Amino acid sequence: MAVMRRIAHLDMDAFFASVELLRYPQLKGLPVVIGGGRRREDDVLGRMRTLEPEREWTSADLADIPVAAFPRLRAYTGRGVITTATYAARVFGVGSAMGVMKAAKLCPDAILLPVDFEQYRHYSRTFKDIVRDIAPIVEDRGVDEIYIDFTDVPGGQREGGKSLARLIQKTITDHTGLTCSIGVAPNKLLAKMASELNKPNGISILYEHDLQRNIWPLACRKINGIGPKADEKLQAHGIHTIGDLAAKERDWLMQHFGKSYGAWLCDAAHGRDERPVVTESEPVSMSRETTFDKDLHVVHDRAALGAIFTRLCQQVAADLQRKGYVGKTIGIKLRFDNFQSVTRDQTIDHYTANPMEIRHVGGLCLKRVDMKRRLRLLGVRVGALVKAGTDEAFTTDAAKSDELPRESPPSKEPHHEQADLF
DNA sequence: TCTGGGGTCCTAGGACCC
DNA sequence: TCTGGGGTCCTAGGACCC
Repeated sequence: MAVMRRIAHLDMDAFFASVELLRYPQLKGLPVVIGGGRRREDDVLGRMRTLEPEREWTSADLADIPVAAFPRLRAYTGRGVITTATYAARVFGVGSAMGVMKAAKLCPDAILLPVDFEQYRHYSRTFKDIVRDIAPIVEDRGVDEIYIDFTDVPGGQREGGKSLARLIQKTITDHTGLTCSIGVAPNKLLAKMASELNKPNGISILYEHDLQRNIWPLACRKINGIGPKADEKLQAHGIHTIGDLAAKERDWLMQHFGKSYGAWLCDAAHGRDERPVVTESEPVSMSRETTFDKDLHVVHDRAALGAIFTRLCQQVAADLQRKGYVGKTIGIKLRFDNFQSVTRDQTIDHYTANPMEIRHVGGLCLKRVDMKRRLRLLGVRVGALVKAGTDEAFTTDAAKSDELPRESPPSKEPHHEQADLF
């Protein structure tokens, strides 16, 4: 029998929330959401020490904490969004990326837990290692998602990939107590959609000939790469399902959505996708950003802003150094109280991971912004990365050519005095 | 009820070079 | 004096994803 290209997409079910349930099994079956801001004071262990000081509460006692002691959505006041919700919480319409305050209206009694990335990264590494032991060609798609190339894995062709998917699913659950959903299809595009068809803890096998029956009835939004903007435009043209999209001429799509995106839309609707499963990639940029507890005024809150800016620069620099990268494009990002964002960046003539240098160049970028409104977010980014210690990392513009390094082009923008405060 | 943080990729215009 | 293309780099913004 001919070897078929079989690609799997694996998605951990309600990942962050499920990891929390391992620590707090008493919350199983209850609506729980992860998210909100920096609310460490809601730490349940701390609360128990106040409530029952006679007992020595340690991290070994997490499962003994009564449900009543957990913070509720109702009590939340700050900013922030929901990162993950348990299926019991999703019943109320609560979902990821939703503002916490909105979620509190929908389900005030849901339990709200702070995000603990340290813990999630640990389980992320664990489940990926398990998969790589079984099927080595794995592409990282974030903390809770991967693509796996089943094509040449022994047994990867059996039942279209179903038995291998079952093995991976069972091994992950046996080792971690977590469940996942897997879709197997001829390519990444269809595998991603397949993994959504049967959640949670499901497996979906898709063949090319299933396209019309299983994919075409789905909403265009289900295609990975069609977001809210593109969907709105499609809807305006009366295109609602993937089948509607497939019925459109390639030329028509290219005319209305651009040469590149239009052609891609056409291919996607017909289930065509040749992208390989990529096992390794280099980072392009690293950044740190923070949304303030309340909007800050550039003049009135300049001390606070300056301190936050310095800290962000130190964090990015530390990230770069820890991971062994240097970059030469340094930029800042601001978000105003009306949610409008601006970015400014500047490319310097050498690579760096130095916090003071990042702060200096970032400061120059900030001077180019007209601070007409209060700020809600400040971010720092370093791009054009190369590995530290390589030959390239030591090159400067002066070394690359015999010419003197060019002066940075004169800014077209006015110089804004307020930003000098940084 | 205002909307996190960390990324990638694309577009488009201008500078600059050949 | 006016008129070329092609290629690369830089910058700003935006769509999209997890």
